[in-house]
Amino acid sequence: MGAQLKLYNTATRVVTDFKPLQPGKVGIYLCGATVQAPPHIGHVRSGINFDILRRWLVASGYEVTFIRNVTDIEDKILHKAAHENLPWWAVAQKYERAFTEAYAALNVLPPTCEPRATGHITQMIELMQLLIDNGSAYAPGNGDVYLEVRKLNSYLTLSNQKLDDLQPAEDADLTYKKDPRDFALWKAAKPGDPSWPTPWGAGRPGWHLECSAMAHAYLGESFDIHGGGLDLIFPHHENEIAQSVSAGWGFANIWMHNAWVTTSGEKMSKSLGNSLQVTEILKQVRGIELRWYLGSAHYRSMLEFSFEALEEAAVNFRRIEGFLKRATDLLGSTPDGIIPPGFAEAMNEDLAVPAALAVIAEILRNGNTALSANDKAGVRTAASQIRGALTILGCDPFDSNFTSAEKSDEKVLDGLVSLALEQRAAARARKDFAAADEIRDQIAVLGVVIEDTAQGTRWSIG
RNA sequence: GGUCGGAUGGCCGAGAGGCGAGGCUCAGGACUGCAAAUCCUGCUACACGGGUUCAAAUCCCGUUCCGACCUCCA
Repeated sequence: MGAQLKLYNTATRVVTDFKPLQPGKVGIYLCGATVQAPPHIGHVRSGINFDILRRWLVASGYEVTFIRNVTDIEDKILHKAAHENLPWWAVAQKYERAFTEAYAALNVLPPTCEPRATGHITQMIELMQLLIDNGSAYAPGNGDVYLEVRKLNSYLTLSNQKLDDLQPAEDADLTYKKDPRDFALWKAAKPGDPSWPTPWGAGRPGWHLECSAMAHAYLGESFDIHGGGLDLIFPHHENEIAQSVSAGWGFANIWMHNAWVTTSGEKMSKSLGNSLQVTEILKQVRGIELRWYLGSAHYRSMLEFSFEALEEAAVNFRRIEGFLKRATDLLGSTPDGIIPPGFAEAMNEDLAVPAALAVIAEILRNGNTALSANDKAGVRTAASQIRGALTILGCDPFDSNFTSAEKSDEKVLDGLVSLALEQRAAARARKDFAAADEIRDQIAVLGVVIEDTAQGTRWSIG
């Protein structure tokens, strides 16, 4: 690829050259879902942003190990279980499945491994033992285990805060904690709660421990990239760093955080209701169109959601898709994907997708011009470049993830529409335009749109 | 109170000292039996007030407004 990939590192607040720890290999840990509700478009934006990063790294020749965890034990899941009158594990599984389906609908590649917190209690206990043995953590005897933040050599380096500036938690209970800011690695079991036995008593994991334990299990003591949403910087990622560094691990080299999907300028909250759930949006646009929309803003920019912008993005995407389909008709085969140089340049600049989209727009214009001129070589080049670019963005219309469902009925439909088009062609040939337009109008009512082109009449549903 | 972002044309959305990003909408034109699609042309914007500079949307100082995080969060 030639050019050097640069990435923004939250830890240093600057864009720097990406240098993998091992040549040719990249390890990524992405904080995935806490499975306590169906995914909304903000959740999947994170998945899409990091999926684009992953695809770009792979296209750039790296061997990528991509870990995205599932947090399947946590306070909210227990609350939800009580509320829905289901076992906690049924709640976790139900929403994990909802996330999996949403990711699939949006063509987010499955991770190399998708570890669950509850499957890594052993690793968590080992980590706690290590931290207690080296004096970083303490078990006050009630079943809890805490990390002692005052003993850390450095803390809050990602969020750049001072320990003394933190507002102490209102419910800080100093019965067991040495300092109100000490955070729980492990929570003692309450009656009726799920629990796992440990040397310090039965209980369940604190929020942060699982990511340190699982990142270590799959990526080792040091790895390249750790990602997640902006809101995870503090406390989640700070505490992951605290745990992992206290264990003597190097942990993540680069920290990347995606910005919000906002509504009315504000972060989407989980109390917002169902309207922005992925399944709801997918009733209005196709998965590939929603992905195009969510992926089109720079990952560090807020994306202000509106149905108008979503629709605009969908129309914009259909224009590109239309070109690829017309190009395929002309060429007689689907074009192979190649990466356009300008696109690569943009992606190497901290995944500058908007700049990359400008490159696609220019190629599209050239491609359409070539199409009008019946310039097959020009069409092939443009179509290949656009397909290559779309593949990186996860929006290749020829991707079987998007096309497989539609294939079966197509032959029958094509035959029927062709019959109507033959009638219309005959009417046009004898200059009976009233009859020809009548046919066009009638099938338009059924949702079939006709375009007369130099290569003949095309039809599409839309 | 502490920390961190943001404000760009009718709309969406990049850029981060000097060559009009791009898309959508709109207006005009080409092509077309008409339509659609496509292409061409047009629409010179950076919250406010100072400053630095030959040159500021971009850097500095101040102001206003919006938002995020401070132990539930993508």
